[in-house]
Amino acid sequence: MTAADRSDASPADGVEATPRPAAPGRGRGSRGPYAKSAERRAAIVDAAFDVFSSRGYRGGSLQEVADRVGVSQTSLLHYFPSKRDLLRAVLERRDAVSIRGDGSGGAGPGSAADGDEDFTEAVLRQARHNEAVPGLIGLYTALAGEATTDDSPVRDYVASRFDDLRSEYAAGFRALREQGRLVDGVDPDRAAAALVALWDGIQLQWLIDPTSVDVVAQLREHIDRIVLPA
Amino acid sequence: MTAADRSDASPADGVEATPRPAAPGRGRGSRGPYAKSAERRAAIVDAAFDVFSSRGYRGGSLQEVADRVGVSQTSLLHYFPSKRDLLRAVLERRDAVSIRGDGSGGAGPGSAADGDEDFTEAVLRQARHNEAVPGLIGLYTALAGEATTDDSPVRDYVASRFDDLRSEYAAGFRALREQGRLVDGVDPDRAAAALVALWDGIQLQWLIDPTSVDVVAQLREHIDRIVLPA
DNA sequence: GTCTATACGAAGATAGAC
DNA sequence: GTCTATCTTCGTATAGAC
Repeated sequence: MTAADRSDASPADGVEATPRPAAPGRGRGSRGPYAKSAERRAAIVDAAFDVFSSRGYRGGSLQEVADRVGVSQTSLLHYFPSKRDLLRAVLERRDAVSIRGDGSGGAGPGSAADGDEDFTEAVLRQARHNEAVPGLIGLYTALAGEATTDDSPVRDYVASRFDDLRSEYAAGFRALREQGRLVDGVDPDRAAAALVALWDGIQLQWLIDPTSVDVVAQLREHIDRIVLPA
Repeated sequence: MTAADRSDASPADGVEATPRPAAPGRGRGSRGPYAKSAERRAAIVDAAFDVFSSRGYRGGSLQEVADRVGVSQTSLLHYFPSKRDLLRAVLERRDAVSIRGDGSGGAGPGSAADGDEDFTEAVLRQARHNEAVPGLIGLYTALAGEATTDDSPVRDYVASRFDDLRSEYAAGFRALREQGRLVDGVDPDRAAAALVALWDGIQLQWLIDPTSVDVVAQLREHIDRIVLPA
């Protein structure tokens, strides 16, 4: 019975678990058990996001997630067979929106260069937006810290996220260089790594003590030193 | 039974567990029983440093520390009544040498400005030295990551360490400004926070993947953009 | 000072009743 | 699908013998 449940429970532990149009018995409401199941899955992922954000992956417990949702810990494991699966779902859910932030909108700075928004402005807009979602920043920061420890289950994720970010920003800087807007001697790849580093570092200080630093101002100052005005 | 399994762990890790009565007042340095106790304390702190560096504070266990020293976990608690006490000892031991690194030598960059070493060179020398002691960087990075989580026992420590670092570097930048060597428009306090952030961030990327970034080159490039040559 | 033995709790995960 | 009960492992910490 469990096996039968599993087979149709979650297609892939992806984001939307609502590929089921099926509405058993009931009419047009499409409020079947499947929809309810999807809702619960989403609620669990949301709660897990909060818990991992504030406690880290290691420090966050399934029990706390379960308590927030209002189910038992074992019920939670019915939807996500293991803690790692749950983290994966949280990460996929967030990354589906944007790489760096939760992205209030569309393209990141990398693709912005050939769009209609300035690279600098795209970065600053994202940074400004991030201040409104400290939970997300907390999640990434906590995971990054844990990733440095031996045998960390999040190491690979953090490593590839760094790769992605560096690539994205490097592309942005390269585009700027083609427009002749990159200060002489600035290497796009190194500039990208530096931007990621400064951003992470200043957000770390900000998380510890929000009054100690100004994330947006720091980023603007840094970028203004290597990017020429349009 | 489980405890018995633990006890057969080889004390091969540097320190002999053989409880021999030390010759009191004998030997080259008056090594008495007190000295032995002090030695063991030191060995424990060293082992704890390794464990916390590679596993983080939360992830590191007293058992693992005890195994490395070659004593039982309870014996370890005889020297340090709690895990926090042990961490405190590790931190004090390291901070006694230097704030940022393990300081191969004397003054940090802050006091270097009025010394005979260039601020920039002092920073780069420290960064260069840090590459040789990844454990230390790992410790600070892991603790910083944990500090962002709720109720973290290391939060206060990390917060004050950030304060200290920012103050130290701000002093260095102010001294440079008095020498007319600070680029116009650069605020010493903000520059200090940025330096700490970039440094931490780039070291984080380096810890995750040492081939991905060049810590020293990044720092040099950054500082060269805000500090004029002597 | 060092050990064995153990208390005490929390963690993730499993089995099986309903 | 959800629960209770349980397993197993691991964590810090304590008691008391030697």
